[in-house]
Amino acid sequence: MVKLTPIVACGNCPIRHNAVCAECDADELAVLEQVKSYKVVPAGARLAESGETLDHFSSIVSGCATMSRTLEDGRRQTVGLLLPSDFIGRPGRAISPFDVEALTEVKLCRFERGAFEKLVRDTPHIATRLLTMTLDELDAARDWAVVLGRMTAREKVAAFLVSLARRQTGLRGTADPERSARVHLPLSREAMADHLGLTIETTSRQITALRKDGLIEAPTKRDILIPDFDALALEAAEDDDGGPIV
Amino acid sequence: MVKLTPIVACGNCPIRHNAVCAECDADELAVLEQVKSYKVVPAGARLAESGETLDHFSSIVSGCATMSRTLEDGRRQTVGLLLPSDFIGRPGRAISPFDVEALTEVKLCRFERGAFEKLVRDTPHIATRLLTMTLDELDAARDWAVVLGRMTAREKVAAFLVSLARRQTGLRGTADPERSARVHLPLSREAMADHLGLTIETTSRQITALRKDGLIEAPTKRDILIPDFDALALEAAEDDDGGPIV
DNA sequence: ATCGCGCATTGATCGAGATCAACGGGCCAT
DNA sequence: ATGGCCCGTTGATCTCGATCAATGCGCGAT
Repeated sequence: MVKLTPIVACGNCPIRHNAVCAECDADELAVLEQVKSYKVVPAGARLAESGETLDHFSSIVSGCATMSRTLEDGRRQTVGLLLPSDFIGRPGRAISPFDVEALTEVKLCRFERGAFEKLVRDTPHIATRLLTMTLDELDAARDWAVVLGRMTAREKVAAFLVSLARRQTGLRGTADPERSARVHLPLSREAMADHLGLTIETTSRQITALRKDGLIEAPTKRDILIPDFDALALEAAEDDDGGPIV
Repeated sequence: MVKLTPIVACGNCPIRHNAVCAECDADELAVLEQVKSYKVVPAGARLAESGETLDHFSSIVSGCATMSRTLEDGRRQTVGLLLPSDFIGRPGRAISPFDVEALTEVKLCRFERGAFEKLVRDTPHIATRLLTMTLDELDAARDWAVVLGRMTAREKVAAFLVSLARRQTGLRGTADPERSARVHLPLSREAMADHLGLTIETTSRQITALRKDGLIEAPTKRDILIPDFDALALEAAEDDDGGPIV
């Protein structure tokens, strides 16, 4: 089931400067190269299951995955959208508290559990980078709590599109002169709804409403055009200009 | 305004084994003791303001505070409840993304920003402890996202009481033979509502409902008795037994 | 004692989003 | 081509929690 994938040199890796290895120097990368392995998983595959042991840590090299929890009665909430350079797994704990599943085909750069924990201990540049990334994710999770707890359906959808646009394009608020953006949705309507704490129907209706109001265009169901980024951000009840400082 | 407080030796500190200093040895504590200072702030005080610079990091020694964001139109969402041993501030960033305010009188053990960042760099035991704590908070934030996004008002209130009981008593699921618990609420109904993504009225009604159903007793508005802990946990739509693995 | 104030509770009504249901279009298999 | 299936959209109705409003109650100030 594991696709054969040539090992890419860390120096040529697309996530070299954003992943957990971002702060490593040449010597440290050499060590990583000895222990890393690649794995490609198809869309829909389960990368981790809540309550099950995770024997590898991974960075997402390409593709998109979600981290979610499903309650016994079927209600599901996505707690994180994983994009390239995001890290899967928690040093110090073997059991995943969430389900992780691939939305698209995902390429992973993996490290065996024990080996990576040793790396964290011995390589300050990895430990500090991991701390920074974890702090960023914590801020993002808290920002999202505001969306889940206090925003209307329309604001939730707008906030999601804005945050996805920022992550995909690196667009950072008012600094950018080009105020339009194109977003590709790697999620189905159902996955969006699970992330937003809404139903599929409400999500769909809000997309339609934003489209009718001219705030977005939808050339394809999976592609969104944002003609005026600031206007959409305003719709997402953003207090400050420029969004989260991540 | 700063109350005069005698410096307690780290060895006698009530949060010695849970705070950011938990993994430090005697030598490291000696360094901490040279740079730490205490501050006591009254209930209602603002410890940090969203967008403002934080010049100190702090551990909460006693008391209770909230971390929250308020939208322009007044909607507020609490993103974290801070109890003794919790850490305030983020190494590597001066500006607080959230408001932090004291719910009760709070005693803080503080470190000047630059000094602490140097400590994190030079003291592996602090860096690793900080990473562990941040990972724990991240898990907790994600667990809370499930509550905010998918739970009913009744489940939200039950989940909150259960999680507060766990944090206050160290009660850990089925392992404990004593299945009843007493919780003191350091929050007003308004603060609870802001944490749960509800209104004051709905929060109050759900407490009344749980009381009428015999799941809780309320000797005082600020004290909750849980006669059967498991029964309340069940009400909180807990899938597994024992709650979050934190 | 009495007033006033802040907090909590309770009641009545409203509305945003969930639920139930029908339909349409793209895509694959035959 | 045709049928079946998955996904998304749209419509009709219901319901849970928000909103509007009144009352209760503990407590400190005078």
